[in-house]
Amino acid sequence: MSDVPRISRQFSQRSVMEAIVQGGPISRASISKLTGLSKQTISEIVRGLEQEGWVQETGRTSGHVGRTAVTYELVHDAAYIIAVDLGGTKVRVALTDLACQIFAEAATPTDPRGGQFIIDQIAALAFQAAARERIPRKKIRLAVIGAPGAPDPATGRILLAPNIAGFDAMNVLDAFEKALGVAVMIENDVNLAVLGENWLGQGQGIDNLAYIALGTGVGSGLMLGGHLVRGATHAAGEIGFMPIGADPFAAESLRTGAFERAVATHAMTERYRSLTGAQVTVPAIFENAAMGDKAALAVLDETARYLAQGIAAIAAVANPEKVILGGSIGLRPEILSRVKALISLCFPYPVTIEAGELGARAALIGAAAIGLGQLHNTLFGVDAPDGRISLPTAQAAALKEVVL
Amino acid sequence: MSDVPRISRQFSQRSVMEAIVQGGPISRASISKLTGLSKQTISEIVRGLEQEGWVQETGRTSGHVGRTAVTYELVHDAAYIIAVDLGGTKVRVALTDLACQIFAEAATPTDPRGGQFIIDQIAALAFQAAARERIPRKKIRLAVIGAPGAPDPATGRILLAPNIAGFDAMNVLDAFEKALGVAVMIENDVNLAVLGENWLGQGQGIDNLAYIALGTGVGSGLMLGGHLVRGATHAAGEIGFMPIGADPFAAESLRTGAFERAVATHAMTERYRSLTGAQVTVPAIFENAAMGDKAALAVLDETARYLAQGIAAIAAVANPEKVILGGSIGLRPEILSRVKALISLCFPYPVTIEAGELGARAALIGAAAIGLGQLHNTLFGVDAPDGRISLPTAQAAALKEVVL
DNA sequence: TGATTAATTCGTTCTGTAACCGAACTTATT
DNA sequence: AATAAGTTCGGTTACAGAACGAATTAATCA
Repeated sequence: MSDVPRISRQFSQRSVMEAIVQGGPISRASISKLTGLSKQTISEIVRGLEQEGWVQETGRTSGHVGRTAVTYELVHDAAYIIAVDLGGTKVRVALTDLACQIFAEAATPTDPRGGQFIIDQIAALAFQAAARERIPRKKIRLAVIGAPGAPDPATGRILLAPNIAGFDAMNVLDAFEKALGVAVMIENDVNLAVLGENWLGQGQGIDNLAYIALGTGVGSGLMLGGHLVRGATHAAGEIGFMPIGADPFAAESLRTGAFERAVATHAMTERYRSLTGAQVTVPAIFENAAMGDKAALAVLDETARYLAQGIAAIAAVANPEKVILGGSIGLRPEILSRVKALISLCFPYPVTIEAGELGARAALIGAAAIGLGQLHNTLFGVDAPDGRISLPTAQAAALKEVVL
Repeated sequence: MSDVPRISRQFSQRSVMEAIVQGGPISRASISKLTGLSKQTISEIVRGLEQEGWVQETGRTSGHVGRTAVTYELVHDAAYIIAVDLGGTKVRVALTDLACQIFAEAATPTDPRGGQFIIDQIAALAFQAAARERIPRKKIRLAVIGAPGAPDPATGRILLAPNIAGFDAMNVLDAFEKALGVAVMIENDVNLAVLGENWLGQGQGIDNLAYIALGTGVGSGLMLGGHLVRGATHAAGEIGFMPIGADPFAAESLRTGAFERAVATHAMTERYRSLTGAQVTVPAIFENAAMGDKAALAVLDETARYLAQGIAAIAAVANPEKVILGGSIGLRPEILSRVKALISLCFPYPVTIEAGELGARAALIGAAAIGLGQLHNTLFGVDAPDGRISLPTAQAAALKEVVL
């Protein structure tokens, strides 16, 4: 309400930047046509952006009638962000430049000592990567951390994250900002996965999207109407507690949710044990199933049956256009095919179900996406919390190759 | 992207209007303090608004040091909107002025012939009411229709609305616009109910809110992060199809959802019949329960048990701060108390559950809310689809009395 | 007690500036 | 000759900010 000085330029500057980011090398005349702003204004804004070092001349057009045009492009290395996917067993760290190119991805086991050790580990990884790529620290503007649990931006704590030792008691946000020396955003890892798939994966152009990560536990990230859904206490997507599959009124369901006890790793191994007496890992169950083991096949069928019900519940509540499966179990084609067949038997409206395209890196890419969006917002645009930039997909293709 | 001419004034004008709407009679100096805009600018904007007939002088301040100030107020009758709640059995029509005062509420049985007859009926009701209140047609700017089903803004059709005859085949939006002669918005009735409770009822100031309407059928409206959730095909909240309570893989569940078959009217009467052999109505079951009838009490217990599970599912997916119960069954205190007791047994995080405060009029009030927001947006502000105005609550209190 | 002065707030006028637009014009190219 | 790119110039709009007059109450003083 208060303090609204001269916002107009910010708006225009932002759309000019968006045109340049997406249009690759582009002339000022083209920007003018794209944005609807006058040529004169575009020249002014581009001059400003060039002086501040965000864009640069890259060449001239040729081969058409009329005067040649000078083309402008992003200065790719004008700023960098750190993207982190912090899991219970693995940490992934990547650096992204302004043009959405990912450098220097690194993945190592999470420091088992937890707490501050993890934070130092991540900072070390990030700075090593920066040094290797000769990226000066000053150019790193932001870090986005994906982690399990419900990060509370008010207190900087992460709630409901039993997987990571020592995080429940500390102000994780502050600790990261101190260790990294830049602004830090913390977000639930599955939420980032939806963003990642929405940007570069299965969910491109889809505004109503659900991502279900199924592995040791279950979690879901929801994008509705183009916005990430976080819920009142940032616990949206904790679908492990859906009353599906096991008795929700059993005392145990208050600790480990009914749905989680029906579909996650432990459920599958237990189910196999009760059928055969043998205690084997989940990958082994998939292997056995591939060799025709009836018990293993039954386990897959039953797991898929509950998963389909879970998807039906999500679809009934939120009506996503597509549901993307991820996580070590959710990514298996054996599960996907079964769930696809079952969903139409228990839910009347069409829901597309696909496996994630980005695999285990979905959250990391999502972190990059949200970070780039945030960076563009703070640097060039209105500081609206939900102002979305459309990141370029062209360079993104290159990115995929770089990273894989 | 294109066509962004002179948007600044719109922004300022909008916040000035917001200050006047909420601040009641207010001086230009106060508006300046509230908005942060200079006194000079406020004078200019207010002068413009006055010339266009949206605000007017109402008096002067007195009793304090310093010069007296001229106060300005909304011209209440500068514009009106029609709010309609179209149900399977009843139609409610109301007229609202710019100051959010509701006039001339009328409720009559829905024309059983369906289709165009209903539309004509609503138009007649609206125009009668306008005539009675001497409201000139020209001042009616917008109509908001709440109806069961999933209105598709692209085609103007309403899908999934079996309750209302003849609506599946026609372009309802066009028909309404023709009959009423104003712009029309169609929205799901339960979605409007959340908005209503969010504006004036149980959900005031709560950005993450779920509304469950339980009666002949079940439906849910979801507000997450301050935005209404509609889903990909505007079918979000069709929670009747959650795989809870009955076998979701039964063929019947594809027609009438498992959850609906577990909690709605028919489920309760069937349950009572299977226990006693007697076929009675739902109100009778509540009466019998009040008199100690064990079968009736068992029916209530079981219904509440399933309802609690449904709420747990919604809470697990969307994490609302509060869940509001509505509909003929959901509003009963016998159900509320049972569900409140049961929810903490099957869901680990706190969820507040309350009965709706606006009763059967929630959707109508929601229609007024969304219409007023839209009107303020188109008249005074940026035409952003999600630009929310904060409607005044002060006058709203008066409204409640007017309507009841 | 009344008159005078001080303090305070309201609202306007005037000047200045940033951010645009549009037309006219120059320059470069096919 | 036609066309497209880019600049220059003039003009408008939406603001800010300072200065100032107007209106009112509070305090002071004769």
